[in-house]
Amino acid sequence: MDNSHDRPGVRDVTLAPADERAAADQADAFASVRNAHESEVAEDYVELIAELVDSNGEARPVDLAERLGVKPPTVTKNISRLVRNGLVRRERYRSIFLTEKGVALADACRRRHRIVVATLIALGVDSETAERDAEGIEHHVSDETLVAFEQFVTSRG
Amino acid sequence: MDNSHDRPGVRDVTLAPADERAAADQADAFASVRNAHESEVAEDYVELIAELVDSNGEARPVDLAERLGVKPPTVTKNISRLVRNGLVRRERYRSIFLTEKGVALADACRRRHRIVVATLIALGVDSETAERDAEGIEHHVSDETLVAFEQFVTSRG
DNA sequence: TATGAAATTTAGCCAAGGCTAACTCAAGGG
DNA sequence: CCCTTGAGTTAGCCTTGGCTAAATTTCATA
Repeated sequence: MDNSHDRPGVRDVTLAPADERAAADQADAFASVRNAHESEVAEDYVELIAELVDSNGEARPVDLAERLGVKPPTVTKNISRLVRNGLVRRERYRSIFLTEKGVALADACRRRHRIVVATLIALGVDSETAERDAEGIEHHVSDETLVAFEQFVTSRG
Repeated sequence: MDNSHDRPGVRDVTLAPADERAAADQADAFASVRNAHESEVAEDYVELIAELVDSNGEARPVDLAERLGVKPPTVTKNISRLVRNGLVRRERYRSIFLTEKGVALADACRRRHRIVVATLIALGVDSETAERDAEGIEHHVSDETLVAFEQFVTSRG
């Protein structure tokens, strides 16, 4: 009954160079995704801070927390990293503002966000779903893909 | 010189219900992304195990590690979680196989992956970039968006 | 102006998912 | 038949990004 020790499958598959290349490419792709994930939080925060400054004149941790769906201490902790990375300026117990570098990143993110949303809508996705999915998708859209999206949405005015 | 205690911006912004709703929706969207991230690893592993079983007859941790671009101990640790979640079957020091549930998830993932790649290509992205970006995008494509993608790629022969 | 409520931060916890070093096991060759 | 070698695992560490509870600070207002 117990044949679990018969090791099935082929062990002598000597991978051809082509397959090794493919494996390496795939590994790179996965590594990129993991890397992208590390900057996702930074992008989300910076994008949101820019929005809040535009609409409220300032970005308070409590508002960031509400918009992001996390608790204030989480915001404090993550903002500290943004400060370390030179994206954000802060004084204790005061609001948060973007540095020049932060503004540049926010602008790029918001542009990319708009293009992704527009593309999804152009493909027939309803705007609510488009907004929702874009939040996750945008961080994984390369520059090349963004160009393709942009051409697609503009070329059908 | 030190005017840092002047708190700039408007504090009396009483959020209208509409804005509160928008904030809650945005918080939900971010929460979804965080949630999606938790299942990304599971999806990547299951998808890859299915591929390896198809092509090699078995999925060895060392091959998974190579394809994923991580070290073998990482694979062991993550596979343990998949076992806990009933997606994978394993015996110590032997290859890894999918459970029925794992096969179902792998099939859904591979289908979604194909559709995302096809959509990107249809939008003018070169196939290499499409493959790369899809690896990150696929986890954030909702069912509604997937339907839209599918119609788009089929409706243009 | 004193005080209480709300905002912010600190401290300390947890799980996920990476890593290296070191150990265990399986299988083939001498 | 042992023993080397490579596959797999264990142990232990790190960072990220969540959380709660408990300070601390600010600000409005009584």
